[in-house]
Amino acid sequence: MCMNNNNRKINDMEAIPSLVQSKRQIDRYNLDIDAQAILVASRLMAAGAQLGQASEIHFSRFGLSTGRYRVLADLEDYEGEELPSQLAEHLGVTRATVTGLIDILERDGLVSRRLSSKDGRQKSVILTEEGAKKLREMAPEHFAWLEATVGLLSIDERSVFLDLLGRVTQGISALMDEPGSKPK
Amino acid sequence: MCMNNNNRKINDMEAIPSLVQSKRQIDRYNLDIDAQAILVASRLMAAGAQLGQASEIHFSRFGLSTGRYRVLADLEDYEGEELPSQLAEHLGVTRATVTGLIDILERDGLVSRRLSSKDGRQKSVILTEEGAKKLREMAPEHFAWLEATVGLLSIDERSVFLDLLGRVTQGISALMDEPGSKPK
DNA sequence: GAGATATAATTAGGAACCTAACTATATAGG
DNA sequence: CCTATATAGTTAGGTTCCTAATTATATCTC
Repeated sequence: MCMNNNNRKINDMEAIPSLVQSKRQIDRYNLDIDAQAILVASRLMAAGAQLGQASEIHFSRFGLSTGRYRVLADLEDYEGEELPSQLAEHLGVTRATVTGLIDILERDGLVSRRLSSKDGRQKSVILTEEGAKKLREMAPEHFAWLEATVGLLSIDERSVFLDLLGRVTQGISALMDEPGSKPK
Repeated sequence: MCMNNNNRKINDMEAIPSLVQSKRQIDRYNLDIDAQAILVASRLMAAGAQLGQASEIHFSRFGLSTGRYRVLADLEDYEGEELPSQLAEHLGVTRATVTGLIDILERDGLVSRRLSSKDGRQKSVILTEEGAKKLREMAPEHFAWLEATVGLLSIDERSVFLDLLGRVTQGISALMDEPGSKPK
């Protein structure tokens, strides 16, 4: 009756690109391109987007976002204190983004900011006791969830996947450095 | 000298989560979780985000975004005419998002909207000649780019990767349906 | 030591996608 | 027929992350 129209579910079928589709696209323009390569790249993008969305939903159950959780976890990994610029580097986001993440975490009492005594430009970000408690509380459920995402893969398969994934990542990095960049 | 501070590059090293880091996190809470599973999941998320960003940069060279390109490509796959709701389903995004994508594509003359004669609620989206031309023009470079993202993998490895990726996707889908949902 | 340059964090504004609410049309039941 | 409900598309507003400009401090060079 109520229909509870969860748009996400409806898509799951059609949203996955097929090999036929990739082939058709390539054939249309007579390109010398491996259709399977296109398919793999397309599927990886779809998987990445899917996992990203799933992750946001997962963390929202704890009142966090993916980014804000990663800030807390990274702080925990560095004895509860880091500079915003270090966080930006560890998380792979810009400093501007870190500022925003910390604004909310500070508002919620999970971290605090402190001026550096050494360098007047710096401000330390500190994991509060409440922040540490949040991490403790969510750890079992969070890690179980993370493990479950790759739960359909055997141990050996995970190693293989990790290796292949690493090389794809490397390929993308190489692609981003060289080709489209303006020489300036 | 000039330093050309491209933030993206700096991160590439540190942003990748390591096995040690995953292990430390799990050990801290004495959880019975496979550290490698955590690592694989983390890396997949990082790779997905990276590819997503790379994709936006790639398409911006043609004056498009990833989403808007996908609209054009999907239209081409369906004889140049679709309903917004079909596009939403094929692309795996909401109808609201499709409305926004089409607004811009229409403004740029790459698609047009037409009222349906059958159903007064529907509006067809139509690929214009200019839209088709855009696709033709960017095809060689675009598909070469897409192929290059998986260029470091052999043909056989691509098959394996596709299989493993499929099972991860499946795992995530299952995870999103059942566990955190409120019974309502 | 004073001016040019580099760096740390922030602010302002933009892009992509989301959910929820709204408008208009269609369809089903009494 | 005519009210109740479902559906198509849109609008309004929120989230996440980005780039570019701003402010404040540090460092290098002459």
